[in-house]
Amino acid sequence: MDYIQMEAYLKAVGDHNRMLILNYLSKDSLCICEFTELLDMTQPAISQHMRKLKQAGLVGEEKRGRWTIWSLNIKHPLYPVLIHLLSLLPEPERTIKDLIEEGKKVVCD
Amino acid sequence: MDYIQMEAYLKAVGDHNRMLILNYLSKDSLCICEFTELLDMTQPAISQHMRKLKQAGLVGEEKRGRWTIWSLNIKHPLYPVLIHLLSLLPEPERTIKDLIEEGKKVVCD
DNA sequence: TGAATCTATAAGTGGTTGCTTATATAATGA
DNA sequence: TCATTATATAAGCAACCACTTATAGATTCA
Repeated sequence: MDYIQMEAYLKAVGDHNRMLILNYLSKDSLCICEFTELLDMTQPAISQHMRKLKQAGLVGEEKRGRWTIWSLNIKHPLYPVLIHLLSLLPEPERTIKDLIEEGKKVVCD
Repeated sequence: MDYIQMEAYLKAVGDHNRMLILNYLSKDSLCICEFTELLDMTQPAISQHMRKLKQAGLVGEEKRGRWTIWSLNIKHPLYPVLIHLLSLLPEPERTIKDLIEEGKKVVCD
């Protein structure tokens, strides 16, 4: 890994909203519409964050019906570092559990 | 550590020139004029990078005569993470050893 | 088929970043 | 004292960033 690649990685992780997204993804795979419920952000903003995370190889996507399910790339060479960094951060206010209790968790197929 | 603090940290580290600086500092404390020899960068650019690293708590300074000696803050909570990240990066082309051999290493007092 | 839903992308915008040149401050030493 | 050296800071600038609104593409289902 060279300096430019490391820079790209750290810039992808180094945004508080993307860290929140990664924190959620470390617990479950999620689609954009679920993030709109979790993250007080517009749908395009979330899509753009996902694109940036994907370009850095941190996440992957899988089309499932009309949803795009996003998940952490556990094969990324810095995946262990990411998990460690996320472990230092507090739990997000709004949890995936909240989502389930409100019946807003997407169940595709 | 909250999300904003982590973001500030990752933004401070997430620049290829600052990573180079940190890599050098992980081996030795250095002053600005030594970095101008090591880093194909102007003196103000280096000073500005040091300021940014200092604001994030990654480095500390010590005045010694007309020099300001900069060193890694080994007490930073993410110091072990930093060392690990740096260990993944290649050796800089120009080494501190080169500096010594060229008689450009500063010896203050 | 056509409305509703989910997502991606485009264009525009204000703020930030990393650099430059110019200059100020401070310490050293002839 | 005065030139030299080391450093910090200021102002200016092009590039980039994270967001917004608007819109288009794709899928589902009545």
